[in-house]
Amino acid sequence: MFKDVDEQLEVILRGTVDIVTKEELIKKLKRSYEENKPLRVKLGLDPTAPDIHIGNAIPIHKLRAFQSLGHTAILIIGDYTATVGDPSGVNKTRPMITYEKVLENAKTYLSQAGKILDLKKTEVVYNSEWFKKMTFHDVIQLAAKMTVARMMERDDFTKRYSAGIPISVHEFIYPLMQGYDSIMVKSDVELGGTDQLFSLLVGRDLQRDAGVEPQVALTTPLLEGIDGNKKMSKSLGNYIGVTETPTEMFGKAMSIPDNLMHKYFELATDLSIKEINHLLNIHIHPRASKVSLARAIVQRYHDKKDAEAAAAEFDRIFKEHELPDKIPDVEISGGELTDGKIWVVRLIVLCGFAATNGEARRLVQQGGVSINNDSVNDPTLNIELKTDMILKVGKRRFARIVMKK
RNA sequence: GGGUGGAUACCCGAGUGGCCAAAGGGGACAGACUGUAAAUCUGUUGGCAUAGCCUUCGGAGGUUCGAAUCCUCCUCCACCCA
Repeated sequence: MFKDVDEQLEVILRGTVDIVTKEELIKKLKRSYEENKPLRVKLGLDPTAPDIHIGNAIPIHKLRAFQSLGHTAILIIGDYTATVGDPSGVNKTRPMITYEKVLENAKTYLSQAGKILDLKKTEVVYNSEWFKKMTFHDVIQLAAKMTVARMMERDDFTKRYSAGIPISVHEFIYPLMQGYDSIMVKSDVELGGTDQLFSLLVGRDLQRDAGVEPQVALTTPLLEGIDGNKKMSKSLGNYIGVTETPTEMFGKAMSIPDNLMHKYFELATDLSIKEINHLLNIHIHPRASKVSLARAIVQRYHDKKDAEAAAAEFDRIFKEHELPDKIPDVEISGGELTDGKIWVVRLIVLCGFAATNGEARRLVQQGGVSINNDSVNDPTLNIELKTDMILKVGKRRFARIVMKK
């Protein structure tokens, strides 16, 4: 039923960073193979935001790989941990979010994770299931298993502490909660980003303490955001969401810096190493490589046809400077007009392309505005407004005007 | 409980009576260029139908012709000692 251990290892180890420990992993795989018993592979997701992006999708894809190999995927929806806020990889306390908000996010999370995993074969559990029942006494017992010194070994905390950035006590509880999850679901392997390593190791300690065999900790790289600088995250706005439209995905993928192409290829597409090396060949023009990359990303979450269409549209807008397929309509009410005319600056604001008149005025002065392909440079201009006029601001913002009585 | 240092625009951060709508950096936006929403370079970045006026430097008062800057009280934060 299972492939042999070496074959499995090849799939499992692709794109991983830490394996604690490789020997244990091999041992577990061997046993699973011999006894024909799937490994229990755990991934915890905290629904702190409504969207999954291609960065936090990386471990989900890894979980999917285990699933495809015949192992049991366990997806923990961290509805309780989410309200605490994971301190990993952040330099300040995460704002606490309400339980209602978490449950709302959890719904969209699950459907988005379903784009990657086979949910029918996935054990989905909410960690409120056990945390809700714990008493304060239980919490103290759990907290007693960790020392402050060990907690402070973490780089995240050390940095914050020495920089004088506050660390709340509840943040110390977080890794313990995550570790406790591992006991509850009896995991053999736990996945996570490299920033999760500490928490994954705490899980091992707690399991050992509870008298069960510790899980293997397996981490995947963190993906930089499309700005090429910081970790991809919702709050920094540098992400590609897995539910975004093909056009958006494609455009965002095209905006990553060249030097990140390799990493994106490896972590955000389904292409084989061989194909990737071929596409990044030095004789291939970097733009062509990036187009292939953008296509492959779109294809992973949509389909091939969507990817082609997105690529074609991108060329049309940015190479041929033509209009996109779909231009959003903006209704302008007749009351905005004086003698059938409207002040350009006002129009830009009404279309939502600038927050204030001053900003709109600047856009005009900088030559970023055109109407029906004629550029507008005079910020005092009044224009005669007609339905179907196309307003273009910057390189990629378009609106079709629709008059409303 | 005692002490010290803080709070400045989207973020970081300089500014200690007038030259302050407030340096510098980041981000964002626009333009040029082209290989693209890469890179690089340039510009813009409180509001106002803009040579002027209005509102902003944690909050409320006060001193002064004039306050981000000085004083009082308040709120919040960090650090040190216990």
